Amino acid sequence: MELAKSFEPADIERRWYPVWESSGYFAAGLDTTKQDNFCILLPPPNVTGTLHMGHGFNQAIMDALTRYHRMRGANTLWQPGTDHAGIATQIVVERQLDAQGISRHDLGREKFLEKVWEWKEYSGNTITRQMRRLGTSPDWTRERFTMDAGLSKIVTETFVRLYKEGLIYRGKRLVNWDPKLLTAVSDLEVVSEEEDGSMWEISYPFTCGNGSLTVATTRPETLLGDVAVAVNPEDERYWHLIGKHVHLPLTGRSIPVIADAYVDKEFGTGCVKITPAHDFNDWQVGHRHGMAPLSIFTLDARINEHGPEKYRGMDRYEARKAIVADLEAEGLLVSTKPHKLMVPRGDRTGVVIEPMLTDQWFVAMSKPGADGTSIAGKALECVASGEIKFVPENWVNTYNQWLNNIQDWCISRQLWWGHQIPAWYSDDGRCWVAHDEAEAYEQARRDGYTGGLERDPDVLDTWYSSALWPFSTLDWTPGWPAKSNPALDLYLPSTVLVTGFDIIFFWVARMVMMTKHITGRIPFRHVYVHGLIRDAEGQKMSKSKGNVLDPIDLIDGIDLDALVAKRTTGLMNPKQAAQIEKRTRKEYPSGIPGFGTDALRFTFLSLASPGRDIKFDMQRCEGYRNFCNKLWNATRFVLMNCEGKDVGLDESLPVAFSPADRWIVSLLQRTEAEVEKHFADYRFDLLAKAIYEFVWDEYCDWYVELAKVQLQNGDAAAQRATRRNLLRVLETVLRLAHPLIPFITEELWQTVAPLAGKVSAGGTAAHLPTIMLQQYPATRPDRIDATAEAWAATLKSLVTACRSLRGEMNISPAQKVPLVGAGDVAAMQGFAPYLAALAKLSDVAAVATLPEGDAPVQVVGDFRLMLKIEIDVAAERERLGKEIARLEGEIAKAEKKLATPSFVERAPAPVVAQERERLAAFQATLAKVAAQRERLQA
RNA sequence: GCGAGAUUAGCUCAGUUGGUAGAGCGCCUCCCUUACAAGGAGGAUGUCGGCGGUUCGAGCCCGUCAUCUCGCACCA
Repeated sequence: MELAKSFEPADIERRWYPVWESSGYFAAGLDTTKQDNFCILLPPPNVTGTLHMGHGFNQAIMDALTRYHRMRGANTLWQPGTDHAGIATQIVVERQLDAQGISRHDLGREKFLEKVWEWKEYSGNTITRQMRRLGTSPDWTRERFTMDAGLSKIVTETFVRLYKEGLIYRGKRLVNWDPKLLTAVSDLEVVSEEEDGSMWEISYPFTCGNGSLTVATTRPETLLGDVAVAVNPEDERYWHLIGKHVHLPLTGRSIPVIADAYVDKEFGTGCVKITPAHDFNDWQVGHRHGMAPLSIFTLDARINEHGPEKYRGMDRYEARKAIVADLEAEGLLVSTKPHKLMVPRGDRTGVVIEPMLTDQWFVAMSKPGADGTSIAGKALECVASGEIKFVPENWVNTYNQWLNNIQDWCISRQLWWGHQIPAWYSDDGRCWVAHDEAEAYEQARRDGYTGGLERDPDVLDTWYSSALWPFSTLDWTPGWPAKSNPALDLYLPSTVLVTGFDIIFFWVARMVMMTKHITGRIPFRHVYVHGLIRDAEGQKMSKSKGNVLDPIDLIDGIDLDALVAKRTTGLMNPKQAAQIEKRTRKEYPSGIPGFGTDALRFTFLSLASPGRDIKFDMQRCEGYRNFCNKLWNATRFVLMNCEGKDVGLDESLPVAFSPADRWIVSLLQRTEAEVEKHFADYRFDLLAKAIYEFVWDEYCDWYVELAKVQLQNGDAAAQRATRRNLLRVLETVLRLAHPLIPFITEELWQTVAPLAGKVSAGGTAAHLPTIMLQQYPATRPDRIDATAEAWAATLKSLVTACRSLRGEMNISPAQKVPLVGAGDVAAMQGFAPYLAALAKLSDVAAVATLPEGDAPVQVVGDFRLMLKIEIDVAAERERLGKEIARLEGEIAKAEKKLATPSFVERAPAPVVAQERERLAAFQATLAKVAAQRERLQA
């Protein structure tokens, strides 16, 4: 088979993926006799999602790990699945309905959910389709969805269990409320950012008619819900006022002045208005003083019936304006000053979050369970004990800090899309939590209630089901471990979680808490935390910035107009389109070329240095596409020289391996060892670099060139050995690189492996041979050959020296020149043919001593090389002069070091000895170079 | 305020037991040599953020300052 002249990835990728998938190569290993089990959970992407650079990065890593361990013979499972993503998905569908002028309430819950399921079916597989383009190898037959029947059952089961244990409870609490979505959200779903606002100082007159207090606020509308004014108990200025009452402006109510240590004497006036229903701190203060909170907002953040009639129905910001105006009119507004404040917004809607007093379900995080340890405490312990290890380690701090300050987790959401809470209520407000309605009735009857039950309409936070992912996807059942299955036994805990730091709290910590509490096992052993992919300027990629790159576009390429269209459609703010278009046209004047999946994956892995965000540089991707091309063409060379020829498969024929052959094999062993270490340490950057350098800098740049000489000059045994070695090293490299660049390696391996005598023994499986299931290369220390390595090092120095001479003498690369090599004649004769070929020499004469003459000379160890060409004596003297100066510099440095008594006395002996050797070598070289210059001066 | 990370060639970044500063891209010169011009050969480029300390020796360890980034918590 003839390979194309250059690497064309598109066709290869299209061809191989379906073969792999349909042949069952991705299937989970379920051999219970094996000790070595490797499992990764795919962080389940949202069903509405499309693949972005973060996914690509994350998945390139997971796939490399999975393929590596699969090839190493471990039981391997990469567990895929998707997440229903409650809020996100509901928003998408609601927005679609919105466009048709329909609200979800028009449809009703049941019909609306039908629509969401329809949408899920339609778009749900988008991202898994795109994952296939990345060449990922999860066991698709085990794909799960968080709202599958099985997973939903586990959601209910765990909820009931935690409720019984008293670790899930319902209560009226102040929660973060999104007034647009009309649902509670968790602390993590609120992002606070500094914004410009104002600070208003307002005067509250004393009821006695004498004077007033001044309070400051950034939210004047909340004064309608004030129940007190607080001062610090140690603030002498206000001692006499504690217990007095003030008129609450605009309301006709009066409220007391109370003392509470929460108040900072130094800040503002030292007087704080207390609004327990609308501020988390004030809630605490009100609670301490036994004051009932007064809620003044409706759920959509308008003034409710507790506010004065005038303001009722006004939106919170309208009300603010009106109230400020009225205060001013009444002369109670002391001042208005610009003020920067942190504004909490919902991460999905961008709307300002309102603390709201509502009935919600919570998971008690720090309350001790039956075993005396809280859920959060267990999660801390798993990491503290070393059972779970973070890579890089410093993320432990982040994890601990969060768990140590954790609040109870509000898990109820006032949405329709999600797992409905398994709680049923009686008419009189009693509540039963059960696996199903029948069980709830049973319980209610037992408690003497005879009426009807109504199920809690709320659903669970989408992260609740995500937290169960490590065992729910493995079909855990309540009867476990008595009732089990091989996958669960083998793969809980999984080996490593690969994730970005942005979901350590959302997901990682919660998986640890829930999995440990419910199953008693940890969910995973390692957490590999990687950085975020940013654009070339280090900006976060976002639709609104118009700097988003689609991994698929880097694979397939995209023309400029299509790219512009992609970036400018569906913008939240269409005004940005022009700006984005301009920027895009400037940045990618000719669109994006397609680099292919392998190049993209190699790029991601090369950029995966620990603890760093990644500025994605497309030129880097281009460089790795070139690398793929290099590998492709090296294979082409090998095939051209081996196909149809004696490649040494017949073991009875003699083979004569050269030092060059032994050297590359030796180096291969070192590379294999390095790769193994880097996989173990999750150093994908160094791993990719090791493979890149072996393939390009050693195999291609040197070994292939040396092999050409052997194929040209060697006898039959040498040629046979060379071909065999070319093939076997290449075949090994393909396996070595396969986890990183699966497509090209599979394609090439198909042709190389049979020639290398490595076709998998037919009949072991019903399927075709595939590189995917070959054994991963393991280092063989007995093949490390120091002699061959030293030989190669000398040869390289000699070649480089000749090339330098040529370069400095401005000899055209096309021109062949004769060389005289002086030193060990036998050794030089051995090097000669290689030297001639690699340094473009017409002739290499090996002699004991250099002849006299005005020719440029290079000194390499004990060898001296002279190019026999006409030279400009002055220029050559100058060149030698520069070399002498460099050597003298090195000698001076080394001598100074060795003349320092403290160094000689206190540095370790080998270091001192090494320094002496360096000095001697420099001096020897200097002597020879200086002698050469002398000669020229004569 | 608490915490983490970053600062090395023009750009993006490696440099993990302290012992002669590296790669890719870009740049300069030459070459279409029968694997590869997506290539080959050669070349230029660094007070390793500043200052101080430990050490025979510091890009690496310690202290401090500066700048930048990101978490967490926030005062009405």
